[in-house]
Amino acid sequence: MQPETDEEENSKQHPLVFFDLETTGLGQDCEIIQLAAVNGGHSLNLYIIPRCRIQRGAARVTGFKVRGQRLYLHGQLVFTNSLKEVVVSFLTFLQMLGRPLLIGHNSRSFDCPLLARALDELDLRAEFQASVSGCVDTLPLARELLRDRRLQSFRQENLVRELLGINYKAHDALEDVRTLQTLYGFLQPTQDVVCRHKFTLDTMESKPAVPSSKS
DNA sequence: TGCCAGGCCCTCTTTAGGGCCTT
Repeated sequence: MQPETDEEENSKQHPLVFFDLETTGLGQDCEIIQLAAVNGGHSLNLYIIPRCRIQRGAARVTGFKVRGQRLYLHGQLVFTNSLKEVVVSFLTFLQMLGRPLLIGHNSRSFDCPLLARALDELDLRAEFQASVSGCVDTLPLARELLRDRRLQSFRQENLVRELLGINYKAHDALEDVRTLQTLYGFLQPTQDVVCRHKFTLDTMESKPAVPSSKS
């Protein structure tokens, strides 16, 4: 069987998986606390106890706290898995859908490098690459599609409010991916636009986690 | 108490600087 050309690959309508991470902060040493993904009515929502301290700003916006090796979300104890269990579950979710396109907001700069680091730590990057057809970042996509609307902000929360008229619980990964799916449906990018914004983790540098002296 | 990062994009630009966006 001949491998597909880029043109053949790009013309395909792949299933869409929307994903989001909540983390301990914004720096390169931050760790994943929550991973959520959605495809239509199917969803995945898993939590991890981070090894490093949750930065104050991250705790404030996400509502996560670690107390006595337990993770709390807005004061409620949540069930957690190991990083490996979460990443393997995510891979299984992607594989079940048959090489979907992975979509996230500002994912090129934030979520995907973090995901790449987790995959490298578990030696699963190659398996991930074979499980998706590519990644798309809805931040530059929205900027291109909504160029004429003169929006003040392209933050996901703002786009959802301005375009869908919905105020939602931002900074909960599952809520974020559900609203991103709806937002993407509203934007209705053409296949051409999607291809222009498509990228892979191939060239994405995986920055090693720096042991935190703060924890 | 306040700050802590980094990639992308735009412009008052391109050899830079600053704002946006993610937690």
